[in-house]
Amino acid sequence: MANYSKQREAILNELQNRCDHPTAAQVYEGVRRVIPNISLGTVYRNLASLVESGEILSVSVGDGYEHFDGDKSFHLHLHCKCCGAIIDSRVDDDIKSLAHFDGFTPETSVCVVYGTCKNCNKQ
Amino acid sequence: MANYSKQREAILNELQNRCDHPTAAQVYEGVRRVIPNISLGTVYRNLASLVESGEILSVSVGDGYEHFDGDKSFHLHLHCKCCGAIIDSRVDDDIKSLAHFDGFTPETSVCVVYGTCKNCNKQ
DNA sequence: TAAAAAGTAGTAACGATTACTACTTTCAAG
DNA sequence: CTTGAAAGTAGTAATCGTTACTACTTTTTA
Repeated sequence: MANYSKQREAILNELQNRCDHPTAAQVYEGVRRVIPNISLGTVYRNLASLVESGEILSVSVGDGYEHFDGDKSFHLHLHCKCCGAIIDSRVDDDIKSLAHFDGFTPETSVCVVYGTCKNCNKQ
Repeated sequence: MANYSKQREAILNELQNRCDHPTAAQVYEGVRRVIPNISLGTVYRNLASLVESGEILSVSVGDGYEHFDGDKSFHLHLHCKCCGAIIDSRVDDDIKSLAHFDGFTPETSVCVVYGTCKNCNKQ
């Protein structure tokens, strides 16, 4: 099986067993409890590879860190400008009204859809 | 008037007069045609301040750069994994079907709503 | 008009991420 | 089982977008 290593397995496992949105450094800390001498570079490389293969998602909220999400289902991320929390929110129909979920007060929102554009699809 | 400077004015103007999603370096290049000796640090500082005050939006697509958007209305950003383009798309009702806009093939999507969470609202 | 407050230019420093190298693990064929 | 090429890793050095800092200039207030 291509891409296999116990490090990659542990990284994917770590990400799927937690329901927050850790940074690479936080994934590193978590995986170190299973593989104490794992390298931070290995974590970065495998996270990028897992994003590339679509097994996990990367989330940027503009706090200077890349965050990672093991939950690939479509949902919003409510980002608190005050404490920096990233809160999951399900989407049913009206995206804007649902952003009020659980006392959250929305101010602005940015939605990014990843895929391939018209021109690139032609090639 | 607090926060005023001709540099800040020119940066906001540059961002509102273009309909793409430039990085700080690209804004810097554009503003340099008006204020040739403006400093890159000034561009970064004012962009951060304009985001803070809600006059512009920052957009992260995970390409290693922060992008900025003068259009604050709610819309999607279609990010092509192939050429890196960031394409605007209006939202009418069903967010997922609209992502197919103009030949774009969606794969994954991340939506970030910026605001204040329940706990922070109490304080 | 004068002094405090706020902003800037230019440059140095920071730090999250990436690249690199010698070494180890995986895996398919004999 | 070997075995050897392909792929992955640990550890460290380097990269580069962004931020911090300092002396100077502009703006604002009295």
